[in-house]
Amino acid sequence: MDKKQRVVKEAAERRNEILDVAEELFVSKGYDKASTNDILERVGIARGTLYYHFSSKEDILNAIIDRINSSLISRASTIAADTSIPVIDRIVMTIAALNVDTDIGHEIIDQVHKPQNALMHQKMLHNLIEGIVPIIVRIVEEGNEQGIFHIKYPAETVEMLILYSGTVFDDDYDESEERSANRIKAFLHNTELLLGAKEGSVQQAMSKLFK
Amino acid sequence: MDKKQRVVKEAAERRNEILDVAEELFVSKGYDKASTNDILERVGIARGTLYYHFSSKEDILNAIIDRINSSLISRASTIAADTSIPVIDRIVMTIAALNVDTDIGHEIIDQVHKPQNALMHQKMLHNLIEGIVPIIVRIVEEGNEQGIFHIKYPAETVEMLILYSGTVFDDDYDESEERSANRIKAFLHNTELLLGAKEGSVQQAMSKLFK
DNA sequence: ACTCAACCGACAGGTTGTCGGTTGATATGA
DNA sequence: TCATATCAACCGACAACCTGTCGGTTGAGT
Repeated sequence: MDKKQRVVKEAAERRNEILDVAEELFVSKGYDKASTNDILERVGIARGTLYYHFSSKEDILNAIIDRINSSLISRASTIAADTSIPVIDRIVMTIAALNVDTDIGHEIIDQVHKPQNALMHQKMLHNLIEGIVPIIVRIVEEGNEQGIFHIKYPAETVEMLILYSGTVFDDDYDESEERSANRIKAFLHNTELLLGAKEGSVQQAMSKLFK
Repeated sequence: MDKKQRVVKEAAERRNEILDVAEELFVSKGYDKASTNDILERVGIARGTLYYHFSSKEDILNAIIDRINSSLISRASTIAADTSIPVIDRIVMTIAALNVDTDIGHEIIDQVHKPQNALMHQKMLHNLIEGIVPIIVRIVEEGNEQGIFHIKYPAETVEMLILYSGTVFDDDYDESEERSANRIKAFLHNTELLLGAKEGSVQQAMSKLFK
């Protein structure tokens, strides 16, 4: 009765089905613990079909990451391109677009930061940084020209800020509310220092957005 | 002929033998690819023996990381405690003790930064940061009192610096000589900004040490 | 001659990736 | 309009690993 009945679909559609399920599983159980068997059972396909569409389990992981990142980056680009927004606000908004809960983003990012998902985490971060740094650098340079910022090494500094923001907001290890709030205050303060921005200017943009 | 002949050793000695071999293998092949079979063959023991001394493969990984980190941290502590060294020099030296090639350190750290070793990498970094940040913070606060630094959030800032230094010196992904040199210059410059130190003071200490 | 820490290896139950074979949607031609 | 050929998509058995368990063995010290 529960015999397999063959259902044929277009490759692109099947691929996405697989990615949807795999994403769900990788996130909830962790990349290592989620087996390819779990995936193909949930999708309702046979082993051979999975490996017809993907060459390996890691290949699936990479495809998922690409999917998430290109979505995040396109969102960020849109904001970054809107020159009607003041520079500082635009930077805050662009970065916020990466971290604040999006359609899928939030849950994933929470889970991804578990130690069990180290590989996934690292790949995402690396991949994301590569895409996002140039976008922010362009805004920062705009700020330099406007005399709002005074920054000597834009690319490296932005890299540092993004990297830190991406790693530090992993609340995988529990910490007190107070400590966490302190971290954010410190981060904003240090951002101002590094960008050579007026004291309080970043904080202001931040509180303006999340009031 | 190649029958197993039983050799009995003290537990501590066996444990270290296993850790030595496992470290070698994890580093050269990556944690995932190195199998427990590889380890026990190389050590010359049976499966049961391995699991007599360690409860799981990950348990072995954790033991290795503890071993490396406590060695690194004790080295760093020694330097940090020597108040005869000027504050800035002492900070540079302390951090250098973590990154510069040590007995084992260098090779390992090179390899650990490969994507295949994401879990190991993350565990080391996390563990290391936890140990090293308080040590450096104490020196930084000393600098604050001496009026050399002017820093508002010592703990958070040091965390940021260490985290960045630990990540940025992963030369896993290839980059030009020039880009890499630039990164270091930028890092030193930003360190001065964050610490509120006199411009050039950190660069000076750095070049004094590695001339 | 007893005890028990250290050791052994077979085994259960999992994993990923491969491969020869099958099926059905679509194109072709009579 | 109906037969048939083609090939992308699919299937599931299987090989070759993997980790962790467990009942039994051994030998060094008392």
